[in-house]
Amino acid sequence: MAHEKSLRKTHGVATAQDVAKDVGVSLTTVSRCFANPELVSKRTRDKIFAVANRLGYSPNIAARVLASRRSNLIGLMVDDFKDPDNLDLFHFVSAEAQQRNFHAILLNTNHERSAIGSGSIENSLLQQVDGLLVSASYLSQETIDRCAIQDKRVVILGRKSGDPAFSSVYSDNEGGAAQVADYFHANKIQRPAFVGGNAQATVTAERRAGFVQRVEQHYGFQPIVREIGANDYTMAFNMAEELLCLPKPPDGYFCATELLAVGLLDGLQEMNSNPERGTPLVVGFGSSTLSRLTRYKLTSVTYPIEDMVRTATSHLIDTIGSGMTGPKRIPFPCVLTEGAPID
Amino acid sequence: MAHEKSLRKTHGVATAQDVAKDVGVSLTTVSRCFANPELVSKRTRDKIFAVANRLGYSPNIAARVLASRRSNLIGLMVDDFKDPDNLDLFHFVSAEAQQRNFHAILLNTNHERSAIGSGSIENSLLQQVDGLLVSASYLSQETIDRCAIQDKRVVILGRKSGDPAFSSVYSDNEGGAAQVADYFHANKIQRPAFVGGNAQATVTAERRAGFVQRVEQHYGFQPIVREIGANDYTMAFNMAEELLCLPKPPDGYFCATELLAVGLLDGLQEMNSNPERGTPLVVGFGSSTLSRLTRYKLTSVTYPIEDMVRTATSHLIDTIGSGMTGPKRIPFPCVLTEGAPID
DNA sequence: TTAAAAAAAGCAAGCGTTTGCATTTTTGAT
DNA sequence: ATCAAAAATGCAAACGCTTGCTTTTTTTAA
Repeated sequence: MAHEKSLRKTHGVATAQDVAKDVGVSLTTVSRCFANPELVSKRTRDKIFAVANRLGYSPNIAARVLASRRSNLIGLMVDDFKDPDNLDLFHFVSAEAQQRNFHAILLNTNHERSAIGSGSIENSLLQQVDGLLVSASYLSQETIDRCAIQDKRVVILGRKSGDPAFSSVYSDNEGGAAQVADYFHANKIQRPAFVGGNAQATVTAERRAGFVQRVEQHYGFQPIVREIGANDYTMAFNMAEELLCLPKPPDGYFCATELLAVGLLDGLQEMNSNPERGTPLVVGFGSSTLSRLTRYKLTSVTYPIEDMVRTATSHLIDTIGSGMTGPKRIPFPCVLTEGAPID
Repeated sequence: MAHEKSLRKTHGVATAQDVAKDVGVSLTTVSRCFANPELVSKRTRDKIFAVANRLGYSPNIAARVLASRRSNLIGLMVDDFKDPDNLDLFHFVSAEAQQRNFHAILLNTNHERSAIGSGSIENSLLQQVDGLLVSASYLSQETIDRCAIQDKRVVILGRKSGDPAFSSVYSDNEGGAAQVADYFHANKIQRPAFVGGNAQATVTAERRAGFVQRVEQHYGFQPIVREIGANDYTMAFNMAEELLCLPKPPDGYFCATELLAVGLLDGLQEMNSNPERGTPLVVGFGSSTLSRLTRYKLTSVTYPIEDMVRTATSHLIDTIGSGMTGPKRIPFPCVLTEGAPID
């Protein structure tokens, strides 16, 4: 029948078409009104927004993504959901992304569940993303490569990019660690020790290296080095016992993360039956919110994590928009902060 | 020219069409092979997967969503990104969702940035989601309603649903809190106190109510009640001083969350110059991973958070798939756990 | 064998946008 | 008033998949 056309969808959400018809403009104009408002005259724009509002219209993302080939989605790859540091990370990424009209999603690297053919949801999601922020610290180069395969923008966060094609934003771990050695030396520490998590992680390696080298320089010998395998409170806690039972226990501990520092501190305190020897110095590394959850005014090497994350995110989004402005390496300095007050 | 058709896209990702052509089947079959494998014969299926694999094909989500009107996305609404509890939450939701081939995204409720017409990205995202898990504990009923507007499935997590149309999964806060009063009474506590965060939050209210009522029952008087406004470590820490300076300071504290308990404990410890009086009892409420980051073996009312979250997620996804099986209320019991050992 | 039922595969019409290009309207300068 | 340039709008072809329905193939039962 001729009038079939006038049948309106009774259910479902309003589409741009609905708005267009109601206002009396073309679908195109409505579309532009939301995607490139500056291309439509103020008069029409106002009318369109008014109607859109009344009809409860808002653009269908799927359709938009399909048509424009841009998802305005960036993925944050981390290797452990549960690491408290990653919470901050995700939060800052989200915040910055939101300001640039992007949205961030979390991608876990652990799941090597490629069994199900190439159909895994992770895989598809990866394909949808406009760019990738890779923060996994002990991620194989191979994995990183795989990310860039679809000529997707990627920015490495937290370690110098190995591949010259990728930008990276990272902190000066060696430098920061060296400062700790200086600090120990200045404070008359006799037997410095290093406690790290996963020895494979580049951050651990860098922090160890920077520390060990500077210690040798100051002391002429190597510090005690322990790597407990993971960034884990309990393991650090237990490490305290082992170290205290050494014939000559250390009197200065440099922990590769704040979580380790807190764990170790708690462990030391638990053990310490003769407090008259004075508490050993414990120094951490990081800027997690963790410090806000404990009573220790931890001395710690810090770096401007929020700045770094926002810079990385921002840079990523920039390179997505424009035609790749050549990869950059953006280092951030570390500073040793004594007993940072809570909050 | 007649042979134009054979021109292949030189750039970009392989599409289902490409795979179909290569294998020699129809586009439809390829599509089904990924969406409903059971509908295609094993022979063809294998061939298709092989080719898909070789070509690096994986379905374009945007297209799929557009065509099927299902995003396989669920949103988790929380009111504070940074709350450590919400980290767990998101993690469990993600895990469960992933098992059901869904993906979870985080939606923040704080941002009342509707200024920008109806075009905000949050708004659009909300529209894309197949269902919503609402965990914001002090969320207005109005906001919740707005969520359900597009006949979207929603499950309330953490408090009894006010609206009979929504399912909810929650813990028995009153009951748990009452157990604390029992515990205090059994342990000869003389002056019980309650320390809560945001008084508006339903969880706070319920825990307070359950505790106060049972205390009255046992003691014949009301406990001291303090609400510090937010679930914040530092504020709890400081509250310790205020309470200790009372003419008759409490000797048993029930804190509405674990974070508060830890903060208060630290604060008490900091203050406590005459330890011979014995340490007061501090009891928390919750099951966050927080307890794994501190040395306290906190006595605390716990509930099976992982179970709860997975149940909620699962239930949500179920109701998305099928035609709504009538809203349910799924309560979980709380139990008081004495000095839970660290992990 | 053969017919009916079940399984597998294909057709084609969407899904709701974006966007290059063409067309119309407005503006501004003569 | 006149015309070119700029601004605003419209047209229609994608974008890559899903799905109701139809057609073909295979299986099952008689």
